[in-house]
Amino acid sequence: MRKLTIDFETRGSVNLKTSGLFKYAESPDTDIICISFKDSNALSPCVYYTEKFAALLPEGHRLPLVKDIGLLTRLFGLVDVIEAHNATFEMIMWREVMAKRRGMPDIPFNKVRCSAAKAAYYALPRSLSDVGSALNLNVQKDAAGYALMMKMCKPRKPTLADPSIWHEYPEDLARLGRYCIRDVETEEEMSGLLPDMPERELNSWRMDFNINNRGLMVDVEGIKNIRAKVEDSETKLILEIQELTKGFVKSARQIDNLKRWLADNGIDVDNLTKDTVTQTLKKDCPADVARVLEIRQLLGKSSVAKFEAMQDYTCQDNRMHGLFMWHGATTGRFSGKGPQLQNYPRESFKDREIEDVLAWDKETIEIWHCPIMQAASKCLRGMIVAPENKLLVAADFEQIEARVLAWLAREEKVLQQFRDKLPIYELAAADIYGKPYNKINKEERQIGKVCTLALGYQGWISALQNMATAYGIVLPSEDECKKIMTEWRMSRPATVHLWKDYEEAVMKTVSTGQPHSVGCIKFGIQDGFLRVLLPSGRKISYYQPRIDEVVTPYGGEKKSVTYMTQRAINKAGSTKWDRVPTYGGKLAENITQAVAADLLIDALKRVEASSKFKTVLHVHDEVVAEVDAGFKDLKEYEDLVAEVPEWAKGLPIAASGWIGKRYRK
DNA sequence: GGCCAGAGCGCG
DNA sequence: AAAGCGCGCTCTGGCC
Repeated sequence: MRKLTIDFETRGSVNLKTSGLFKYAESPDTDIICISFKDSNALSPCVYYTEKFAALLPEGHRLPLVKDIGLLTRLFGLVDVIEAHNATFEMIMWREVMAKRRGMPDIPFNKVRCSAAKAAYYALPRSLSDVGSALNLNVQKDAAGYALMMKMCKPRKPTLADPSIWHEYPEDLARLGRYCIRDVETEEEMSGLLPDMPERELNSWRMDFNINNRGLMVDVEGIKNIRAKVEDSETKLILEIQELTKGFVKSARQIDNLKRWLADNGIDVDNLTKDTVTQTLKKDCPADVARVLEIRQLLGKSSVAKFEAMQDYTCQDNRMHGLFMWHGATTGRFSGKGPQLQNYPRESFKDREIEDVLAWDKETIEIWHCPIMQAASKCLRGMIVAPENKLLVAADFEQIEARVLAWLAREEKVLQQFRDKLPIYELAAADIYGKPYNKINKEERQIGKVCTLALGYQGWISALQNMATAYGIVLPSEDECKKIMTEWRMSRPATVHLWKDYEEAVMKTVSTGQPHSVGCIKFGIQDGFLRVLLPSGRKISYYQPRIDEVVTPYGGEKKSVTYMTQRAINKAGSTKWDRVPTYGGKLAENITQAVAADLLIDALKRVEASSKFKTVLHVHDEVVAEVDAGFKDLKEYEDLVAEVPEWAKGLPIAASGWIGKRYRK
């Protein structure tokens, strides 16, 4: 198999991070500086500079230069595979800069492979430098070259001495070419160490590319309209907080100052989370303190920033592109980019109410709906719209994780409840309180719901408490919680058993190197990974598994399987390549999430394959598509999404949705 | 001004 | 005996 590995160095004034690849690529001042490539039939890599930059190169530079872009385009035709790290970047940059502007032929999509997607598929870090060190590569990423690239890829501040906008000194251009070549070598070596991705996964990656490429229509005018109404209130609220605190607190997000001011006014709090603020406001606090906390609630919302993020991401076609990343999580779930469609506030207005907010002035909105900051938050989903002559159609899987877990565990009683379409939260409460489910009151149902959400993966009392807090539910005493949890576990013996079975099977697999099965799940060791064969045929991976003595959360010591992973070390996205332990409940969670991701991917593929619907958005258990205006058969779409795949026989799936002009929950 | 970490937001 | 987990983004403040 002949393979071409490619890597581009580019520059442009659009912020790639906040505006995304598609907006970066379509910007007129974005350009490709150079392209390095390595043909597997050739001994060494080459670099090609686009016209302008080739002319700037110093005399007598020592790069293996290629003067004719025709050579590269001929190679596109000759090779079997064209690989890049984050190949979407190379694909889109080539299309915008080389194909559209320079009339070059497109890169043949069916030959393209992404080595970053491959690394992610094997649960390794996605970034080239991180995966390089994780795999101990011979050729590693060039840190000084990276720093230079970061300087050259964006506009510099012009000075009197040097008024140029771009950093493009001849020596640095030559140095950038060497960096680019080094990257291609690293990529080739890294990719060579990992087996090819199976065809099914390759197709999932291609589908992700197509959905990202299609994008999602934004109500650009609507966002401007709402931002104008919000900005005024935002400024006033900030001024008010400054006045109330006599200038000590300058914004609602100055946590330390805010805590100190509250303490000076007789209110001590550990933190200023939404829940703490709500609880504190329920207590008896002075009027000015209460007002400051109210303002914190209103300004603490993340929605305003999201409007801006949407504007930043919207391209000339009024659509946001590149919002999803296939296999963003080690379980195979997608993750989100830019405005992060995966975490829009659930509370959302429907089409009619959005039209009110857009048409009315602030005062009228506050009379008929709610405070403007809150109203804006409820409009966030609705700023995603169908284009003219189209509608959005959506379907959500109902309680997908609870169903998958019951299916994996063969918890027949629960499976039957799902098949009979019975109220499962009432039934969980019935098990806990030992009475018929039609005698369950509202509070008891809430407990049933929290148990269903919190306890399936070996969660203990703290899991129950955290989940209850998240849903604003007041729990009984700790002793009572323990009783509830015990009753829940006793009513689900197969689930409790599943945790133990997974843990034992993984311990045996890792210690002997021999495969072990639990139900429809197989564990095995392959290429230095612990691999979990899912019923769909997909595998998830854990790198360098071994058995270690680890300290449990309650201080005990225990032999556990540990593995290497990119571990989150804070909430800002910093990660560390680190060894972490796993246990039965966590394995049950990972596998459940992975199976649910497979169900979503299969549903996405069916929707993509249909002639009527085109997927534009998906969120773990939800598929939203564009359809011609006039479409009325919601059930047809729900059935398409809820179809049970061949590999998931007996798994009770249900999906329900809506049709509308604007996105909503 | 860029980088990093902590606190906080939100979702499934 | 006892373990929820999986993501990404913003703002602030300290450091270089």
